Amino acid sequence: MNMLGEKTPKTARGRRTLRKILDAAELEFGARGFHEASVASITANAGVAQGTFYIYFDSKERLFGALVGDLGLRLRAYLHDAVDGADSRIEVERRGLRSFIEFVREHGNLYRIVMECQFVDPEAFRAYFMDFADAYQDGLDRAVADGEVRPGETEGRSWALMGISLFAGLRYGIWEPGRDVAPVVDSITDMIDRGLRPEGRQP
Amino acid sequence: MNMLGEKTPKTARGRRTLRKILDAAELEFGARGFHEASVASITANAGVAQGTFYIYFDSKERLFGALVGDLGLRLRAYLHDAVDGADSRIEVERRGLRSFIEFVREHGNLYRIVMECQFVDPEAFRAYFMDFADAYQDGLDRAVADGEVRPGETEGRSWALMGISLFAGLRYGIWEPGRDVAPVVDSITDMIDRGLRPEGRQP
DNA sequence: CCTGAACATGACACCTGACTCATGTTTCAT
DNA sequence: ATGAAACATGAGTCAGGTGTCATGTTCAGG
Repeated sequence: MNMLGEKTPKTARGRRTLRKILDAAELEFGARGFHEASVASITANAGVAQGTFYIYFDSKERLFGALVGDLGLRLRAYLHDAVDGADSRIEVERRGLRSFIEFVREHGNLYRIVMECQFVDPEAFRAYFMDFADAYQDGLDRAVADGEVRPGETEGRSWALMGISLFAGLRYGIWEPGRDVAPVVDSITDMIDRGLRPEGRQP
Repeated sequence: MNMLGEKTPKTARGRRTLRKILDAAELEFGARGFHEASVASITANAGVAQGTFYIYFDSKERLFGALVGDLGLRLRAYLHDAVDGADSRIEVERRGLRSFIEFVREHGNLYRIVMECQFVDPEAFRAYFMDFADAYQDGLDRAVADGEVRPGETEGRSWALMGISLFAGLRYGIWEPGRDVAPVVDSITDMIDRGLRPEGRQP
């Protein structure tokens, strides 16, 4: 068992099989939610036998936790790319918010899986966000050091900013995926900009 | 069936029984989550027979949806009281945020039930937040009209502000309920204040 | 090529828990 | 008082699902 909660395969065949299970699980969990999804259906879609599942995971719950870890890495990579090259902190916020909504639109099932994890494997969920928040806070602290953000408590700010993205993702990514988000992103980014920028500084 | 999804009782006895079921369900769902909770356990704790449950609800899912409706009303009442008498919009935001964290600390199971509803009865969840957001936006629009908030798009702002409270509730209400939230509330409120206040206005 | 370890199979044992129903009791308007 | 509607019972039905296991097959190093 590795840190993702699955048994690490030792052969190429094993790695292929594990991947097939993870991919099928992502679809199944995303579409039907944790308790509607069944191991039988996941293995059927993956094209393997039921028993094979238990070579790689101890239980359905463990698979779910492993998926959350996997998806977390993918989301972070996506956001990292999206934000790369931004020339100011506020540009980081703007791109981060927009990209997150885009990510949710393209991968709604990943969003749902991560959120549902709160009720399936609360510890994995907590670890995921605590980790994410640390990274966020580091970024904010650096921006403070660079004089781009007004000094002050940054932990609470980080959680507030994550909450904004998460909820905007729900509203405009899941519930109204067709809507043009540019005005909303501008409006929210403007609010964040004014909320964070140093005293007496104009855009 | 009324709008809450339960059959409205026609006698005093019926109303008492329904209340007992709702109360027991709140405890059970809050403590164990939707799929760990069982109708058998809820009815046992309520002191009624299993079959009685189905006089009032079509299914376990429907009960869950009904609870969310019920709890929504209680949260709104709580926040309304907490915010009553605030003499400025920013004071409304400050008290709202602080009270929400307090509410989550005192009624963690209600918070969990509402959030889990997203995966049990998505339509009830959506209705709940769309409704809440409308009220929030009305409040913001009024503040704009009163010159307390900078004019601009208010729908996205509302969702951003709700997201902040929700996430702060998770972080400081559920995960670290012992923490003194005053500094965090001040920090976040300050950010919101600067984010919303009219051009060139000082606190 | 050979052999042990890794991987795969799928029928099935076993259990949980939602929901039903035939029967009985309470309420309350008339 | 009385009867019809409302409410209550709880043992039993049944579907659906997780996890097991005895038996095969494939892989990789020697």
